[in-house]
Parts: sequence; structure tokens; C-alpha cells
Amino acid sequence: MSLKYVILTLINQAPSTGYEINKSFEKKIGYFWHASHQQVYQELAKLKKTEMLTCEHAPQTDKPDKKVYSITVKGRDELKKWLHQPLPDKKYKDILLVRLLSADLLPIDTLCEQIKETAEFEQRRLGEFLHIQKNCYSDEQKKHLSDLDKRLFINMKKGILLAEAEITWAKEALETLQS
Amino acid sequence: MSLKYVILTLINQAPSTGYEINKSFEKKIGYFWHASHQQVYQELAKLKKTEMLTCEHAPQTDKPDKKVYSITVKGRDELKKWLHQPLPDKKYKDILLVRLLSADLLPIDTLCEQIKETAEFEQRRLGEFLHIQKNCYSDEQKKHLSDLDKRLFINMKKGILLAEAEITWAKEALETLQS
DNA sequence: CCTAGCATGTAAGCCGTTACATGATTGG
DNA sequence: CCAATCATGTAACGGCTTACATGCTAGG
Repeated sequence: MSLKYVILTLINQAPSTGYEINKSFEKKIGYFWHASHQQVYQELAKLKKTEMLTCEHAPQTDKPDKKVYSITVKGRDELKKWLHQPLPDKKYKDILLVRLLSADLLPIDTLCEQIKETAEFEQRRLGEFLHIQKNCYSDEQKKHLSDLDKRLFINMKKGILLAEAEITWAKEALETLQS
Repeated sequence: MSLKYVILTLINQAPSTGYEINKSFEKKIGYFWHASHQQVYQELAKLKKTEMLTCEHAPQTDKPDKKVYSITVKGRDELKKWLHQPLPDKKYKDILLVRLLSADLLPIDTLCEQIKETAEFEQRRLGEFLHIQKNCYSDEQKKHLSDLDKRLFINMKKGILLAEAEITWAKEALETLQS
């Protein structure tokens, strides 16, 4: 339901190719939105058919040709309407917490291994976030950020806070389980 | 892919009806797994057909009849296998963070309203969690919890930590946006 | 030579949502 | 009398995943 609007958001920032949008999902915004490349191409086709986007074929000589998508007035209006709608409920899905319920089938050691792996993953993510924040924003810069930069900065902040919460939880969980 | 195993987990704890499982999703475990009642009934039918569950019809006089599902050996084996598999990647989907990117289409005041509403929602959730933790676990009790109780306790802890992270983020975001 | 990056998709099938559907009992 | 609780579903549709599919160029 929402992927449509995520793509419109990205193309509203600047005309893009499917490939570029997929790169964004892998690198830039992957920590707050997930989509596979197949899904992106399918959704782009749909958005073109419903006239939310226009498509321009851009031949290249040294690389494969690409298709550059731009947002239409209709697309921007739809996006704007969506932005003003109330947020839908979050649909939580945490497999590790589900597994925690199966005390009789999953030995504590195995469970602890899974918690540790999750913690290590979150620790790496956190490291990357902090690295970007340190390199992209000096203390001086933080004082006069543009409107868009401010929003990117607080986005990153959420990634950091959630990763930290995961790590804190993992530590406490391991302590409790092993006591 | 995982709902199947969530349901097996619940029925492995005790034989249940579809109605009871739905209640669990609404109340007990809703903060770490979401499913609609239609989805549950469909999944139960599938699990019965693949012989992961057996079903017993239980007539009642004062209330509608019910169907009590129990896990089979095959079901428990499948569940056990799943529990030992590596955790799949988390698929993040945070609509509020997506909306934050549309600086040109969503005025700051409207955005702040949405952040405040999210914060209030998380604050209520947090209140409920803390209430349960206070009422169900005294300091004395915490010292000798059963294996299953320990796991329930650390589950709740994650709900608390994540809600707190959301609230902290919302405060910082509002400050940054309004400065 | 082989890998990574560039660049695009189709098809089948399962997962999940939305809409529709019924009907009894209990408590305010 | 009305709302909530108990209790179960079906059908249509759209979202998402998994598997399959192609082909060129640059760099180590």
C-alpha cells in the first residue's frame, strides 16, 4: 500500500531510474524502508500506467540504456494527499520475541546465540550510523542546517536510537537468561 | 512465512481455539506480532490440512460452538526445526520517516502534529507495559522466575525499550524541527 | 579470466488486507 | 433496546517473495 508513495517521494526529490531507486533502498533508506528490485520495477510500471510518473528512455553507449522517471502533477497531488492522512497502525513483527516463547523446544544456549548475532548486527549498523553522523555533520554545521538536512539528520537519529535500544535489550536479555 | 510458526508456538503452549489465538494477537502478543482474525482462521485451516494441527469440535450450550486445535508431533517437529534456523533479515517499514523526506510538500506544523500523535500513542503503550510489569513482578518475584516467566519478562522489556526510544526520538525530532 | 557493477524485467505463487457474512447471549 | 462478547468463516484482490532471465563493460 505504501511502497507507491515511497517511490513517489524519491522521484519527487529528483527524476530517477529504477536502478537508482533500488540503490536507495539498499543503501540510503534501507534502514527505514525495505523493497526488492522486482517489486520496484513492477511498481514503477503501475505508476506509469496510472499517470503518476512519466518515463523517458535514455540511451547510453558505454552502459545499458536506462529509463528516467519523473513525477507528474497528478503524482505530486496524490503524494501530498497521502502525506496529510493519519498514520496507519504499526504492524509489529519480531521473530526473536516469538521464539522466546518456545521455552520447551529451544534450549537457552541456542537462543542466546541468536540474541548475540542480532546484537552484533545492530552494533555494526550503529557503527555505520555514527560514522556517517560524525563525517557529515560537524558541530558547527548542525547549527544551521537546511530544512531538508534537518529532516535527514533526525531520520538518522531514529536509526541510532532504535539500534541502541536493540543492543541494550540484547545485553539485559542475555544476563537474565544466563542467571 | 512466519505466521504459521507463530500460531504453532501458541498452540504448542496449550490447545486453543481460533478465537483465543486472535485474542492473543489483540492483547498479549500484539506488541510483537500482528495478524488479523481472517488471516488466523485461514492459516489454521492450512495447518490442519498439512497435519500440523488436529481439530476437535467442542459444542457449547450457552455460547457458539468452538473448534479446539492441538499441535501434532509433525507440527512440533516443524516448529523445532524453524526455531533453530537463522533469523531472517528485518524488513523495516517506518512511514513517518518516509514522510520526513518530503520537506517541500508537508509543512513542518503538520509533520510535528503527526510526530506528537505517534509519541502519545507510544506513551500510552509504555504506560501499559510499566503497569503490567509493576503488578505482575515484585522485586522479590524477579529473583526466582521460572524459565518461561524469565522469557516473558525480557519480552516485555523489549516493548518498554522500544517505546522509550520512540518517545525520546519524538522529543528530539520536535526540538530540531522547531528550532 | 572472473567478478562486480550497470540496467532491465516476467511469472508463479503465497501472504495479507478489505469487504462481506451470520447469529446467539449477556450486561448496562 | 443496544452494544459488546463469543465464535466462525468465504471471496476477491492486491502486495510481496522466489525463481527465472538477459547482456554489456571495466578493473583486478
